[in-house]
Amino acid sequence: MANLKIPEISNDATINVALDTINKGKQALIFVNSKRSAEKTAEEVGKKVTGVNEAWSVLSTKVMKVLASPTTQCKRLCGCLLKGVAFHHAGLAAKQRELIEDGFRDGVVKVIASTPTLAAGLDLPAFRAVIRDLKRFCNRGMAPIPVLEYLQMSGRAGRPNYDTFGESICIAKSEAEKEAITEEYINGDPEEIYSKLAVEPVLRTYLLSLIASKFVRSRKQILEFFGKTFWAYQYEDMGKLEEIIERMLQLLEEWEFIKSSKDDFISADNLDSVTYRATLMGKRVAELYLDPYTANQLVEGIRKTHSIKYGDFSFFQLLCNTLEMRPLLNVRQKEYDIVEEAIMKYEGTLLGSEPDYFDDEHGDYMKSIKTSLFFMDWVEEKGEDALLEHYGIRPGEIRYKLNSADWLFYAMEELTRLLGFHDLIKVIGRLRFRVKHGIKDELVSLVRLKGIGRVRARKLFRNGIKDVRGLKQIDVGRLGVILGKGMAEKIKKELDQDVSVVKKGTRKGQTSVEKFIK
DNA sequence: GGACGGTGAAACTTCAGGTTGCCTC
DNA sequence: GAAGTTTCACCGTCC
Repeated sequence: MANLKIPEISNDATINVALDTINKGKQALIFVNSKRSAEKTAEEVGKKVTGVNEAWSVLSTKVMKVLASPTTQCKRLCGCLLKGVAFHHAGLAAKQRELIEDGFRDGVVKVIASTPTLAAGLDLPAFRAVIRDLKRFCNRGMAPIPVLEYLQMSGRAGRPNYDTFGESICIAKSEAEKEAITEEYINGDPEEIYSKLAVEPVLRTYLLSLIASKFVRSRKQILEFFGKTFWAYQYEDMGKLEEIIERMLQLLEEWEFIKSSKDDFISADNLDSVTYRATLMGKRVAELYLDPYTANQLVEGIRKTHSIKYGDFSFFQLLCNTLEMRPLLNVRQKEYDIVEEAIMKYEGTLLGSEPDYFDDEHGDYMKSIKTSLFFMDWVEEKGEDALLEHYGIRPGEIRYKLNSADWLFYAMEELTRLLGFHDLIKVIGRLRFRVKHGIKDELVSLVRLKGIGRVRARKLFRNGIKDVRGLKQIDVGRLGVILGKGMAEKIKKELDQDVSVVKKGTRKGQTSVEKFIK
């Protein structure tokens, strides 16, 4: 531990350290525990930075152009960048994150205030790593972060090629806190690493894939296999472990993902020789890397379509009920009415569970409804700025949600196929396509064409061109007025050729899609 | 005297991260 | 549990 003399420019120690680093001509990473704090801290540091720099405004302009219509978050970030400061968290669009990281590596960005996004994985060293928060919110209030995580963050200090040393600084508010931090973190031992198999979703996914790949067949082999894992080594109690595996096997069988030979003539004392094999459905679930629990929820939802009147919302709510879609969007106090209203509106049309008001799960249910409403607005072509405003969901988070939804929709399509619900495959496929592109149903046929995304499709639609036939009928000159000459010619050529074309890229910043036109 | 703006205390709200599949609608 | 935001009461100033 070193004694640092930091000039007290403001009454906030974190900001003082950041400013001191800039004045030394060096760079700092500041780690905080929430997105909001990251944004606020970056803004506060920026306010105290004097002077201008051409490179700062160039980067700021670049960042502003990433999204088609900049959100309030973009504007805030760009304001910070004009002072050579940035914030960084999972809510940023991927391209913006990349620009900031590159800007930091190039030395343009002097200070980044970040959530733990920057702590792991990314090689982004700084002269100083300032760890402001050593506590983070969890279900039971604020909890100290693991020592391992502290080490990750402080490990960012010191750039091998530029500095001979680095400084990792924790911020304490009192002498007592300073002592506690020293003991817990600076001199503390990192936690033991625990096997991920101990988590049930991982265990059941793994168990099914072992059976599906025929790596293990009998109960005995299964137990032997798990007996040799790191999980068993840590758990020590093999009896308890067997119990857990047995319960999992029962569930997998109940969900019809595996079939056992128990029905054949096997005596109770010879239970170990019971063999298991995956059903066709089980095999596909394993191939999809889907948690069997989720797969079963999807299967039940798909079956339910036979007995209820369903709509787009029903499918979104089914997805939002899965573990994969978590964390769901939080329902704020002022949003209770809106969510309750939606519950009333869609009552009886849902494919996922509909718990009672007094049920423990009602809170999660409300969240699933809010998240489904977000998806509804997305396919109603609401912009990212509007979504941030209405749902508090940032562009980066939208991407993760869409990515998960796309994957789950794909899984749902596959399960629907296996269940033989042929009419439903098209319905799900079409909705999946709309989610990918963020478009209303009416734009689907236009967006299938190469070079036409949601913006151009909407332009065409407004001009009365609603499908491929409309595009074929319109002359190239008029089409040029709407889309530009070059684009019009390209589209006309494409339509005449009537060949398979591969298209990549969708709604700005989205994952790539491929389409086939016949 | 009323409109307006600034200030600070109290009340209220919200809280990190990011892989998996595949070629079709 | 605590940071950050919003709300509201209070006060001073100006017209």
